[in-house]
Amino acid sequence: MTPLSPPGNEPPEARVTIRDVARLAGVGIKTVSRVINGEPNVSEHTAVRVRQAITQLRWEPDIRARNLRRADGRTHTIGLLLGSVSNPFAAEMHRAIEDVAANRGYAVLASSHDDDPAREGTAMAAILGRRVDGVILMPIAASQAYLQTDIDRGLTVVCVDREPSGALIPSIRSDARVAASVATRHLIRRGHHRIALLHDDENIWTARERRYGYLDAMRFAGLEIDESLIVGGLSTPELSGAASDRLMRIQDPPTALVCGNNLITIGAVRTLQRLSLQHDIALVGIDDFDTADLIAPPITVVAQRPSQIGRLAADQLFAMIDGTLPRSGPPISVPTDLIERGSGEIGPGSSD
Amino acid sequence: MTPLSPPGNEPPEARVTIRDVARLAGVGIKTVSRVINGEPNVSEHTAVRVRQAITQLRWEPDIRARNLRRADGRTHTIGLLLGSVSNPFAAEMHRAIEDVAANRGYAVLASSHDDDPAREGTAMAAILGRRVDGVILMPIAASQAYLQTDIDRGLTVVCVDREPSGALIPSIRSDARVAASVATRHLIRRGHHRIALLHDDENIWTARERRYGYLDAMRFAGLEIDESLIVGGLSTPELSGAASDRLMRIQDPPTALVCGNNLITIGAVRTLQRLSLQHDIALVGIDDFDTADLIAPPITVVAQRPSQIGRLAADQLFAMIDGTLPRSGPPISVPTDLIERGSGEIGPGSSD
DNA sequence: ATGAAAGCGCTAACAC
DNA sequence: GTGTTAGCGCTTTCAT
Repeated sequence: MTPLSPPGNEPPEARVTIRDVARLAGVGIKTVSRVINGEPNVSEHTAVRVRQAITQLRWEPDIRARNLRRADGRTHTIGLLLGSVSNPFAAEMHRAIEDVAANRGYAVLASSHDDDPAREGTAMAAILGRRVDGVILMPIAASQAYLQTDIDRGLTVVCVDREPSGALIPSIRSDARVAASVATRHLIRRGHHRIALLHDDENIWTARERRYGYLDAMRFAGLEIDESLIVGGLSTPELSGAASDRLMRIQDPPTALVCGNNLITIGAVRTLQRLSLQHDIALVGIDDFDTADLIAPPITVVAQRPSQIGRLAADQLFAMIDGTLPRSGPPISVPTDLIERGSGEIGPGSSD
Repeated sequence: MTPLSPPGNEPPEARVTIRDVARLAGVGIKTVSRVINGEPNVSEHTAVRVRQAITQLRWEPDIRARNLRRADGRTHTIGLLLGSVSNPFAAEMHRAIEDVAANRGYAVLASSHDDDPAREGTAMAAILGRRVDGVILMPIAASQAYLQTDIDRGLTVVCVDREPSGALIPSIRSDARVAASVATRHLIRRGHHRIALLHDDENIWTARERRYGYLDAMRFAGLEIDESLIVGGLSTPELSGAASDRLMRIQDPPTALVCGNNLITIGAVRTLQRLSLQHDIALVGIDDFDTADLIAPPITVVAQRPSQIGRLAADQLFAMIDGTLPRSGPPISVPTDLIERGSGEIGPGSSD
């Protein structure tokens, strides 16, 4: 490899500590501590000298050391564990959470588990080892009981997008079952009978709920449920596209699709366009996306409110950390909104 | 507010420390330390007892305290400061960075500055106070000289997407000037003369570079440069859409658009569709997006490679932290790829 | 109004 | 092999 010490690579100067500041200002370290924490009992004269020393030495407090001894032990950092920080839905929540956190002087340790139950555990351990004051989790593991010990010891946890199980953790999410039911009913009302459901892996709470919602609507309408029209495990647009392709080639293909999330919608639309069926097969996506109105036909969706979910989750987390809200509680549902754009208003007869 | 102590809100048990483990295992604390760090000189017998005590007490090491005394002082955490964690381009980089970091046992403290120069400073202070081993920054402030002191004291910094100024910090980014030039040349080659450039705020490095690239291509082709066709400051799809609308209503409107980024492209396409001009006005976007192929007409783009940028930046950061690479160095360009999909291949005569 | 000493949970240095 | 002591940079306690 390239050797060390090119321009700008001088030996790092020793760390500046509160002790250096105290020495330069000619005071004791406790006085420095008082100044930086705004505690009383420091004469304005000494305070000024201390502040000068701080700027002169360019000293910045070490938050780790500070919290090690502090009474409340707060780290002013929260953990955030999502499916993936690059998923648009998750990223939107992330941003809302960050805004609330930043307003309170909190930083966010963000990571992804890729909907792999095992990685929820390892990623969580990495977060907890850094002693965060709270965690916002999009759960994927079959149970979150493993968190109970830490919760008993004072850890605060809130779940988002999905309900936890095995531990009394509050959650903020859409009512996924209702959302899927609304999407399905919308198609039924347009006269569709053969409606396919494309959804994600069944170990994801939302995928299970959406399946129930779909079944609710079909049963309520007295429609026959054809299990071959229900396809799960579609974790990428590619899988979703392939599944759509297969569905379109069966004996009696569906006339409408309900797509369980963003990525599934994109994969399905791509396939419909390739087969030139996009104006014949109705489609309702769950979860909105930026360009849904620009596609031909524009995509009808049941929109979720990711930033509202994120904001509420962060509010709840901090209220729990503050002790103004209990550390357990019932799930909170955030409304979803049906947005009719065209793809969901195609009738069943279009291709006949 | 709701009072405290509902179900599941028992008084937090005292923190478990290495001392509790030592006491239960009947050994000294140093022996526990040896076991958890895999150091030699511990009999297998005692090691087993210690491990039992650890699981029995559900003890987990406090990474803060650990790093406070450790020789290298590493926190095994890096900071990431982006325009916004919810921007698709940034989120993609974020994910790639997280992957590299997680592989090395590092966690990522992520935050957003919303392209506000002042917030780069405050967000950076929040990160540095938590004593990260390195920072990956998408710069927006006019100068990054403020980081020099921390760099001299051992902080490692890498910039992404944009070049820094005022400090010798390596950067990984696309060649924004070339990308814009490629986009513009592509349109010129199709016969366009009046080509508009829609871009972002000029205090963003990429926006400036893209302007240069556009001018390069126009000049090289000997085309007249009409300043009224160059619109900056378009930080949202709404602003971009409004600017596009205005451009389409001027005396001698452009026949083609170059869009400086994702959001600008979306806003412009939305306006073109509203004016029913999407098949008459050519458009090339810089930066690809998931649904670019699903829009009518499909959007031609000069695609960037955000995850490659992220991966390279993280690799570089860790090499610098390891000391195998100098802490300063020249910028690294990541290639861009022209993807012809339709919108960029429309000729200038379509609407005449 | 100020500072010395103890301690947060852990690792480093040096005993035994 | 094992334990004791000191110390990381800060806050707390308590004396002055």
